[in-house]
Amino acid sequence: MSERFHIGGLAKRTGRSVHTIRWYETQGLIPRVERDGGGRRVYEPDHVEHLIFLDRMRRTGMSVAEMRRLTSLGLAGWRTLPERQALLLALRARVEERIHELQAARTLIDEKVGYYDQWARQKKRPPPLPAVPTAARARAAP
Amino acid sequence: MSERFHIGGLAKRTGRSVHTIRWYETQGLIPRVERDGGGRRVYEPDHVEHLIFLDRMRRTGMSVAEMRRLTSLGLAGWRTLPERQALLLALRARVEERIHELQAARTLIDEKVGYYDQWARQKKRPPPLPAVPTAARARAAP
DNA sequence: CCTTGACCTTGAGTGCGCTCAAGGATGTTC
DNA sequence: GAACATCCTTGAGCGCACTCAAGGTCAAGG
Repeated sequence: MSERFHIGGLAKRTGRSVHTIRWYETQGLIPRVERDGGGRRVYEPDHVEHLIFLDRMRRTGMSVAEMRRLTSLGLAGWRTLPERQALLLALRARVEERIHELQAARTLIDEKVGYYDQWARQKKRPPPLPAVPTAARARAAP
Repeated sequence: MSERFHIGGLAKRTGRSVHTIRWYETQGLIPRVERDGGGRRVYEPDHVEHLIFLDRMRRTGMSVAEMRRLTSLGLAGWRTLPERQALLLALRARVEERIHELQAARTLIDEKVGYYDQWARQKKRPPPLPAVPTAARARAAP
């Protein structure tokens, strides 16, 4: 059970389109793709892992350029482990920041919805909200 | 102190470029922009509020189309308050989902970094990580 | 006056990440 | 042996959200 498959199989296994997979390859995001007798691309389970991982990173804010870097570092073996870690940790910092930003936005949305509630009940526009969410103000000037 | 200003002033106050502000206007994101004798746009503090709010929503995943909808609903008065709330609550749900996704990604990054650590210490590649972060697996199959 | 700087309009260009079209080859199934 | 799915390459096109270039108008300061 060597478990090798063509591009359609990879597409099915990873949820990406065959177009996207070929495009990823031109972008240097998929290493070591072999061909069969007829010139078709042949993949194995490692490729599935790699693509799923890249996809999760991409949806998390990693650019194609960074995915390319990560992929090529992967090809270069264990000596590049520190750089791969650094790349991931930089992404982690961005993720952390983004989570905070989204949490602040959620607070702002809640305040705006509450403001609209008040407006609807009073049938008159209440005094404007401050532009910055309550929590941020509390943190900034306690 | 009527506090009115031209487009440069609005740009300074909101951190957007004058290009972007004019483009936003063509997209229907800035209502009721008056002109002075010379044809210049004249803004007031309400516009600053509006733009800052839109900007926070945009960075949170709201599209230009949704911002346009919100803006035009705002022009139509209190009768549209329920629809404005619905729009914001839909965005809130997306934000919530995105936060969870980012938190899962953070876990995955941590696992990958830990995996690289192990690899570096052993100088030999450990058995592969599962593609799904630990926390998600724990939730899915307890 | 005349220069300087902020403003105007129209329309084109950019960067990212795909997505698809055209035209053709291969391989499996009946 | 013919139909059909799947694959191939090259190159163009798209959607989003800007961003800028060209060529001008207008108003305040020196």
